[in-house]
Amino acid sequence: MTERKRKVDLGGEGGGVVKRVEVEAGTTAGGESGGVNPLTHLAYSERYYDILKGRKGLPIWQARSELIRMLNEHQTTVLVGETGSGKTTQVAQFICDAGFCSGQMMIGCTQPRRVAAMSVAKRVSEEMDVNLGEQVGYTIRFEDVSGPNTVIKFLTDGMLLREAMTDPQLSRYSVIILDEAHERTLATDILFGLLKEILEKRKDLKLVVMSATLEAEKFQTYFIDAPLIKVPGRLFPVEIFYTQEPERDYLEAAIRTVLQIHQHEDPGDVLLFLTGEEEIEEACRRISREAYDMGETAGEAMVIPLYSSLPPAQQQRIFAKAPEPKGPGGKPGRKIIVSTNIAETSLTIDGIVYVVDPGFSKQKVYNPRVRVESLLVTPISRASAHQRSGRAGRTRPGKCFRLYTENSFQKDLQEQTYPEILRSNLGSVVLQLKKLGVEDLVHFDFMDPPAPETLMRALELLNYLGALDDEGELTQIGAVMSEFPLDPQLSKMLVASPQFKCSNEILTVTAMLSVPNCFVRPRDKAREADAAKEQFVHSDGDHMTLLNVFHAFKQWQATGEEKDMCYNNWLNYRSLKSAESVRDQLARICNRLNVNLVSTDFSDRYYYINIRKAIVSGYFMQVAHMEKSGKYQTVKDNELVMLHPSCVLGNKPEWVLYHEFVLTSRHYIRTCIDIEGDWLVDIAPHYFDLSNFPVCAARRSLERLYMKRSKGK
DNA sequence: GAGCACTGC
Repeated sequence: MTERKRKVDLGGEGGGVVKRVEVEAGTTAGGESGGVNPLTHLAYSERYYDILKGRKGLPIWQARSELIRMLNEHQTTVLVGETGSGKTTQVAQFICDAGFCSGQMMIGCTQPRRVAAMSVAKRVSEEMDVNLGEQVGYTIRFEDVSGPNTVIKFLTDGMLLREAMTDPQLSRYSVIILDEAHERTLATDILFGLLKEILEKRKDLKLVVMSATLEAEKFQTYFIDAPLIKVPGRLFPVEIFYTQEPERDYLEAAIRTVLQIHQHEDPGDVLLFLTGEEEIEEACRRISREAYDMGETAGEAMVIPLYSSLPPAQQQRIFAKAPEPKGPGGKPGRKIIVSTNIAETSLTIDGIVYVVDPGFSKQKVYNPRVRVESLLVTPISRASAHQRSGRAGRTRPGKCFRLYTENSFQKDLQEQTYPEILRSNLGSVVLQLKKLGVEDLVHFDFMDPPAPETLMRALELLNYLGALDDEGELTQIGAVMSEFPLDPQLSKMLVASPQFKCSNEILTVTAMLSVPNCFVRPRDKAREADAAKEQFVHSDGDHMTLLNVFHAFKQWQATGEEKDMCYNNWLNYRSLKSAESVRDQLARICNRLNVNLVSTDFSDRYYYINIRKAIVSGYFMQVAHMEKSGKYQTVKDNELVMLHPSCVLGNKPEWVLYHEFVLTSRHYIRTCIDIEGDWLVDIAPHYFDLSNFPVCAARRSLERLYMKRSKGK
């Protein structure tokens, strides 16, 4: 192997010295046997005692009494526990046992992901010997499995934020636990600032911030000297190897390293981290082929791609057993999983012994100047590298091959990944904060304050949409918009749609725009997929095409053949199912807020015109104009763009409205409709006011339009 | 004439 050996004990790397906490006698939950469950008033089952034995062996168990003492003495406590410490399942139970959920008060524990909220709730209900959905429950979008007797509730961080909009003091909670705080999701970051304000007003509220990394010290400072409890994780040691020289081509190096492991290392599964689908499929093809060419000199390689857009059944393959030896006395086979970051945070795979880490991932970046979010292949952080290597030590000692130099690891990599709030368009965040009663955004206590320009862009957008007035105060329509789990442009178009007599249709379009692309188009079956899409194409543009697809889906549903029909027509069934749930949820919110659901008669010649105008009411800031050269230029920003090849508009209209600006090999506008200049002037006169408009062909076209109008008068 | 890291409401 080309790698220089360097042994680093993972437990020591970045983890610091672990503080051992003494066990206090007599604090075990429920006693040894024959106890009565205070939550159900029933005798504990045998299973309860079985599980309890295991719980007592978790590292976090040792910190039990210390945690409760800290909670009694301080409003906020920070707890660091690495993988395997047991914090996610145990901490809420400890706090409940200590009597923090008396009366109608609950403990809320947030998770960044739905699956985690569901599975942890299920586990904890078993550990506490209660029924899921009664004393222990969970709440995620589309699903509330909790009730009047619930004392511990697991919920996504986004869900708690939504709850805060109707209950600004979070008055039903006695304790809030923010788990996985090191991930710094947008929602967690907003909750930090919000909770800091709530804690001032509610001295009875307790907060526990749980993190897997030592960034915890930053949390301590932020929450003004909150005490810190450290709990060791339970990982086997992982040997770390670095390359001696930087690798010029990380994909090549990664494939080579995996093949060398396969040929020379002891049995054990391999996990390779790459950045995206295309790269992963390419690597899988090459690894399979070359491993096969090794013949008898190596065992069988079972190469499995893993990324989020794979259907769940294919994702399940990662849990398959490694192949048996090819023959008697042959080398055992191994699983080689080639994955995106999904295996770093969301999915854990047991049995991984070797991790190959080229050191890159795709990250979202936001450019406030052009108001565009895009994905860039970026070097990962040291925290991320640490997390990746840890994936090798879950079931036995492992090895991690980092395809960069140790010097680069120390000097080039950032300590932490930039939190999402610094990399995002903040339109909906600002709208939510306003609804949550945060008056002064500039002085809101962000743990990491976003760039002023990013906040300005968000305020400007919301002002143009009419959600904020010129003083930055939430308007009536802004308050309604904030109730929808949507981007401000989408919620504006939805809220405005009854005026255009098409809210039923806009509801569908909004749902379709909120879910992953429903068109399936494998590269080797592109022609067939394109032909299938043709049946749904509407000449007014992509939004109407999406409307047609959804209508077809509903018709297929009536005869129960929707799954097959999706497959036959190259449509993503999961996408359409989820558009359906989103639509139902949005319809419920519309009903609650008296947004009337109406339609124009289908035979009316204004049926589609009304829909397109409603879209303009939310997206008038995303319009491009055709120049003399035949190219499109975005309005006001004057960026030269091309219609994305997937766009159904063939006639090259003078004005197009786009849903997305994508920065890839070229500047594309994607998901477009044909619109008229007149509508822009009618629907958004404040934005198309020429006193504040750069010189360009679009301006000249608007000038002619205004001229014609004044003559007409 | 082409993508689509990952989540979440």
